[in-house]
Amino acid sequence: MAIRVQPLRDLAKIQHYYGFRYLLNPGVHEKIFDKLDLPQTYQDTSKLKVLDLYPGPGQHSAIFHNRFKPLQHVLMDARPDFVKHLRGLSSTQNDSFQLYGKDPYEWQSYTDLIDVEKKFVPSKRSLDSIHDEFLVLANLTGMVGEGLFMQWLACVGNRNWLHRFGRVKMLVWVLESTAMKILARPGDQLRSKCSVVADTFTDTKLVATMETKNLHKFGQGVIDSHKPVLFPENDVWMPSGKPISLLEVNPSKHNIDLDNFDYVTKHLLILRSTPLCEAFESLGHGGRDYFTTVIKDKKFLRKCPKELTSSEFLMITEAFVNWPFKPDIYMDFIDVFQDND
Amino acid sequence: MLRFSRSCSRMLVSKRLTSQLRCVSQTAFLRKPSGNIDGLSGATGREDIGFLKSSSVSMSPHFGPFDHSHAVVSAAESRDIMNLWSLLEACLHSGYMERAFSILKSLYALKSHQAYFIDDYNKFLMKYAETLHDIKDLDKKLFHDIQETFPACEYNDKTLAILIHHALKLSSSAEAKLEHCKIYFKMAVSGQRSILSNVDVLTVPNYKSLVHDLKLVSLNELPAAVRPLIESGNIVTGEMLSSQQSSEINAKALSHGEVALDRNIEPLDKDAKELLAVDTIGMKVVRHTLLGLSFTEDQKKQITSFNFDTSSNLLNFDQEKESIDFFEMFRNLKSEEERRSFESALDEFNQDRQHQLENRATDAAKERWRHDFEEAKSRGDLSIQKKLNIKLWEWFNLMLPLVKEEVRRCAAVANKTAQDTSLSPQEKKQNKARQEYGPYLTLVDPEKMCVITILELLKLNSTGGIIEGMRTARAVISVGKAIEMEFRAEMLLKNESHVFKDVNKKSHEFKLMVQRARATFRSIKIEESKVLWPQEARAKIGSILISMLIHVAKVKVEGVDPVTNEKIKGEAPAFSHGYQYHNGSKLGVLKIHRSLIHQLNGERLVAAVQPQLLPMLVKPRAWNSWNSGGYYYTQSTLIRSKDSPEQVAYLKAVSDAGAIDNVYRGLNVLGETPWTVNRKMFNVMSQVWNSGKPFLDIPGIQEKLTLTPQPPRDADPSVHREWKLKNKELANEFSGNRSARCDANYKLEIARAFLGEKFYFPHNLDFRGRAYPLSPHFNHLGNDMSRGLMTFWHGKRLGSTGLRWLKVHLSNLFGFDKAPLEDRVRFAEDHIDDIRDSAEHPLDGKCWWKEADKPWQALATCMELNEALKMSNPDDFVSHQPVHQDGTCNGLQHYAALGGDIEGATQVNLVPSDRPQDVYSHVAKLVVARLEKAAANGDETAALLKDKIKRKVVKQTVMTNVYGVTYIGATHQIDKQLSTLFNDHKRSYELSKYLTKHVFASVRELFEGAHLIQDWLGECAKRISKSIRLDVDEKTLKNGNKPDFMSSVIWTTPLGLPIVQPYRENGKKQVATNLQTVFISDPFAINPINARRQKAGFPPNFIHSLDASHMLLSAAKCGEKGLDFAAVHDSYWTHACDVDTMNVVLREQFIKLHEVDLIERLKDEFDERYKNYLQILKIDKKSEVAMKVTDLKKKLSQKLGRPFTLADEIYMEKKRIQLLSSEDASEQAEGANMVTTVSLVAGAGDISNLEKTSDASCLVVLAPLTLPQIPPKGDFDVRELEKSKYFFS
DNA sequence: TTATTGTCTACCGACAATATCAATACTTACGAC
DNA sequence: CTTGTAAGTATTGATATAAGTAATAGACAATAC
Repeated sequence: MAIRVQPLRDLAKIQHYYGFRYLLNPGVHEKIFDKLDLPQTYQDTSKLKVLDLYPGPGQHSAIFHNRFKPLQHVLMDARPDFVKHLRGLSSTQNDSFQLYGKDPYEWQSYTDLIDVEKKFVPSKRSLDSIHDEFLVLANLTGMVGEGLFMQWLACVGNRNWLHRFGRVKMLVWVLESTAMKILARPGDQLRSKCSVVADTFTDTKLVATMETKNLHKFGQGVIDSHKPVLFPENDVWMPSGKPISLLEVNPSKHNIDLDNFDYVTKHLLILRSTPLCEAFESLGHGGRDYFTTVIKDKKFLRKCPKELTSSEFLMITEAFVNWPFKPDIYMDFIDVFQDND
Repeated sequence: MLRFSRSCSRMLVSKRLTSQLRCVSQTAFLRKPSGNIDGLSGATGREDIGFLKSSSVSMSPHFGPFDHSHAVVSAAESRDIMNLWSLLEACLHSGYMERAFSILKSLYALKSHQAYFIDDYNKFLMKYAETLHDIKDLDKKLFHDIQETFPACEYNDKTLAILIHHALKLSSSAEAKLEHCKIYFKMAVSGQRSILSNVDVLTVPNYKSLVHDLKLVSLNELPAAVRPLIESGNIVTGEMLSSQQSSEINAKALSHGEVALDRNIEPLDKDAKELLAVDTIGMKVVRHTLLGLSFTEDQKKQITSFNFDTSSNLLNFDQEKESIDFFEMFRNLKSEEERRSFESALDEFNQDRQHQLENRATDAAKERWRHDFEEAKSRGDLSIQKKLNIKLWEWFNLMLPLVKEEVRRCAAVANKTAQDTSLSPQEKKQNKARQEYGPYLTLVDPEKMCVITILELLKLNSTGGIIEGMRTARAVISVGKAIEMEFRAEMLLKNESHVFKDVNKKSHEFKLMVQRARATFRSIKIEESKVLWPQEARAKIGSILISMLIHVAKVKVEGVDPVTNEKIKGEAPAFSHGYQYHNGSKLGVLKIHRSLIHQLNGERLVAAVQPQLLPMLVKPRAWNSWNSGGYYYTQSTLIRSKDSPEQVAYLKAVSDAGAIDNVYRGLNVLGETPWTVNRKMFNVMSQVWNSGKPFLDIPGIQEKLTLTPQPPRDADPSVHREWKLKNKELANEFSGNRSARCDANYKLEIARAFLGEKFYFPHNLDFRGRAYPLSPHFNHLGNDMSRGLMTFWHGKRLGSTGLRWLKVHLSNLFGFDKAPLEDRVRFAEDHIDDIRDSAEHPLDGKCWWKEADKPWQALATCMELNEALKMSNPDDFVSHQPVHQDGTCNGLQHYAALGGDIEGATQVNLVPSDRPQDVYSHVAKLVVARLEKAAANGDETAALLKDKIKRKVVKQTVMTNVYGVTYIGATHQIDKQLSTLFNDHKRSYELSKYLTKHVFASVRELFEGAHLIQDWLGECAKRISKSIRLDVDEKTLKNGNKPDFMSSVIWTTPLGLPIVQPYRENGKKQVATNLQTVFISDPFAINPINARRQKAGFPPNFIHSLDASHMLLSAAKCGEKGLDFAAVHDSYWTHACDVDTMNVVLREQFIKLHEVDLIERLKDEFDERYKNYLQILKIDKKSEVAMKVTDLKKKLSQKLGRPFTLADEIYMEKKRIQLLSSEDASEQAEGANMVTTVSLVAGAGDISNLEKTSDASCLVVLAPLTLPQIPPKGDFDVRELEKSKYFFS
């Protein structure tokens, strides 16, 4: 039984959007799904389990549900106005479309759902291919969305959280600015640790993005090669706010120690425009000497961190791990000022 | 204070004459400056402890921190001046005369600076003259400069002094000297005496020559301090004494011989008990300075005259075994007479040691390293400590050539000897940078700079929240500052030796006179140095030096090859520059290599306690101006200004007007209280310390930080998070412990260095007038341990009241301080056995003292009491123990006095009572009452809480209530207490929220009047900080309708200290240095104010300014009465026998303070100070005034052809006020006729009834600033206090 | 010009974000008249 | 000699950085509309 797809003007009646923005044009959603070609990954969508995080007004969810008729589709949202709205949407409908009213921000919500209450139990899949029975949808266009997304990426790297079940595809709405950061290529202005991490642990594509005059700020050839669906600002609610984009995140197969990689990229990218041979010194006592001995390629040493590819960072990380005098990467924090009574 | 510019005709006259007489001296006929208008005349007659005079100064029309009549002008210009000054100073000292001259030109171009320009020129001239060989060249130069280059500049008497000095130096014949000097004296601006008063220019031989050889001046024209040096041929023989003073001294010296001791004083062995795990580089340095001074023959004679066996321990560097316990000696002297003469001898001896202490510490450190290094070379026994010193010595030697080379290059750039053409672009850039920092880098001896850099970095280990390192920003600035400090001390010394260079100081008596003269000289010199290096320059040279150290400093390291699992040895830089993130912001970090940390023995190095800032061996220099007082070679300012030029400007103004003498008086009393280390306490503490175990508040030694094992990678993110939090907690605890241990270490080390010494704490004020000792780490403001470690140098016989007070004191220290005095006395008497046991077996007895609230001080008091009680008549015991009298919630006491709350005043003991009141318990009682009432009405929460309310729960909140704690903040505090009772976090927080409401209500109920005052103060602060001043630069108004608010809350304390709240927006900017850019505030930027902080800070700051005044008044009075006095804000200390006297003084002074209606006076002051300021109001659009204003705006808008903005309104009003205050009658009339939006509103009278809040129907108008009505005062009369014995107890 | 969104939350002593790049302001060089 | 333009350089301003938000509630400032 199909879920009711409400038009924008109805959904606009929801009081609070909590600073999130949602694409609310069914046509565009359909276009996006056309482009995504999900059946290629999920040959049998009747076995598909979908976890839908921050579904908000639920238009996206409804369209998805109607189109793919998954085995189970859990909407996780705890924001009162949306919960009220979604409850109306899910209760009258078939029982594969369920609302789970806990806060998707809390890790605990997931353990409750999956391990404690066992209301949604995905299967475990090997790392050889993208998980074919589990899909995550999410909207992270809110205030802390970017931070949460970065943590999710770290989870991809650590293979914990939802990613303990395998290489789980995620379709995530984020702010355009976040998308730009994530998709920045080596040498780009915006090249930063998160894009390196995204490169390393995932294959991420820009599926759709709002039409703005900033499109050119996406990294080299992102628009050309990803050919995102473009939609106008009118299709988005709330009417004001920052532009948004949809990312398709495909975790890749890897076996990398995140902590060391994290340390190396973090520190090198502080000096993003400093030639490596100098930037290495900031990795620890005697870093320059060590790395310039280990890495012979003079030309490489003249490159600067923002120009490096993911695999080059991996190479440096490996060297770092083998450094006898490497610093303690777990001491790399600031001891916040403690107030005494 | 303006000097009239020269007239044209005089110019011609002088030119004509010049041509005739050029042969003698060109400068002779430079125009004579016309007299200058002297400072503001004093205030009116009636008795004034400072307020009247001071406030009239700081509000006089001639004064304004943004005003052109004072040195501080517009922000930009004053910054320019300061930068140029410091650069000028630097260039002069580095000998870059050409550059210096061009800086002079820039200074000359600054209009606001003109009146002061001659001072700068004089500095230049003085240096320039040194390069010359003929006095005529100097003449020529001066003539040319003043006639041509700086025509608006006029010479002064100092200029003449410089000429005279050089005339005497350069002229070959006596005739030539005479001729020149004669002319120069004739040119005097304010007389011969004025010329001669420049003791920093003229040397002693100069004076001598002027008096004796040339007979140009008579003896009594000389400055008093110099006179004795010149008299009767002292210079020649140094032995003949003629003055009254010297014969007195002579008598004293003789009397020394007669002093006999009935008991041998054992020389003590300061190093016998090496403190365990204490790294002593730094303090060894200090000790060497203290001990390692060899006595002069005279001193030796003197000391031996006391029958002490000192001939064998002329202490020096290698022989650091023994020293003298001056305190023990002093204590055992029998007669008053003996003690007096002993003290005077000691004081004199200490003059020299103080000098050494402030000046020689860096050298001493270096020598220590070298010494250990050489010792190791010859012997090879290497303690860890010595190994470190050897390492440091190596670094020093590696670093030195680099520094030297850099200095050379800087010099080359400055002298333009480095050719630009052949350089790479990079080198060019470097040279450009050198041009900026070069002048500063070349001032201090490279060796010293190396030592300072090394010491600073080691000292900063583990600061700023970095576990094995420090923040780069802090490091570079610290090094820069240390260099600057060194430079200042050196400069002072150099100047001093220049002036006194040919003085023969053979005899002891003569030396005394020289000392006296020197002191005068130094005061002048320090007052004169108003220059500080710009923060930027500090950071730059700091970074240069640090990067050089990073480059050379290496340590041996061991590691395991992760591939082969083999142990590998290697070498790595000891310091490494990197970054860390904190909340997404980068932070520059200098990390110290772990292997070096281990060598530091897990403790922060006690290396470089700013040797300049230790307790003083002699009485601090008395405060007599805003920047003169305290240490002898180190400049400190009267108030610790928070980078606020405004504060300084106000302070300067009242200081120059001599309006804050009462502040100085009080402060000087604090500084003149001599202290010594309590040896017995020191012994107990060092024993505890050496065990390395935790004891009371000293944490145990913790070798290194061990983090918990990492959870598996695929564990839930929440597990990872827990792990990270746990680690942070561990790290926090670790560094907390380490810094606590380190702090204790500092204290013990300093105490050890000062064992047996007599020392003083020079004091300073924070911006509200509260006093703090200048020396960090070890002072009486410190924790229980610090306080337990020190005691008064002077002893006083207890007498019966003294004994009683000592007992009360002990009881207080145990926290038993809420009972009547008799009960407290009984408390002590009931524990006589415990006291004896604690005193005699502090560590191996019952340890009763450890149960005290303040255990260390309790122990000290036990010991004191025990000694007293051992005597047949305890009243005869001579006690050194300070006894404290604390105000019961001092802030509330002042509030109660201001608000006239009878109930409140009773609760804080302003009203006589037979037992002391305890506010906290009382509030707790009130809260319980409320809860019970609520519970009776069926409130479950109340029922749950009602029997959980103890004094402790509400104490912090009641206390912080005075500081304006918010509802949420108080909830946190209460939650901290409640969460120990309830396990459930959420629940306890809910309860806390609930409880907080009741606590707030109770406090408000109890101190109704006080709260009204608090609110009133807050409201005033808010209005002031959101007012618009008309006298600022127009450019701040340029952004249309949102002018920046620029006025901070300023008031004058009863003592006359002007207080400027420094809260402004953060004006920090990035500054590039060698290592990284650092984020520092520009001290001259005048930023928009932070209204929130102004408002929140004013009530507590005002109260603090009152309690500070009370303290200083009491100090001065106690000083007058001959008491030894110390204070910790609201805790006043004196000898046990003097407590009663002190208490009377405290009450007297409190009454004196509050007899005036301070709030009313404050309002008057505000009304005067902020008159003509404007405020933004919202009034009813439909009111008559509003309509008029709208009309006017419309009209003006049409006229302008654009919207009439707020800025326009302000500008217009400014015009009007200018016209009104004009001296020209027609202009005045024009102003009176002018109609502005403000005049319309002002004309409408009271418009408070028209004010609307956020209604749509309101109009924003500018109105004259008005302050709310003062709340009604309660009926409490402060004079009742006179008989309240528990006021302070 | 009004709604909403974001910030901050107790005083003082006290102690601190930085790299990079685009855009603007400012200077210099050089050429032409 | 003046002044124009271009090019180059110094200064200023904006932006990203990391990556749990523990928890409250009300005032006030800033920003967007």
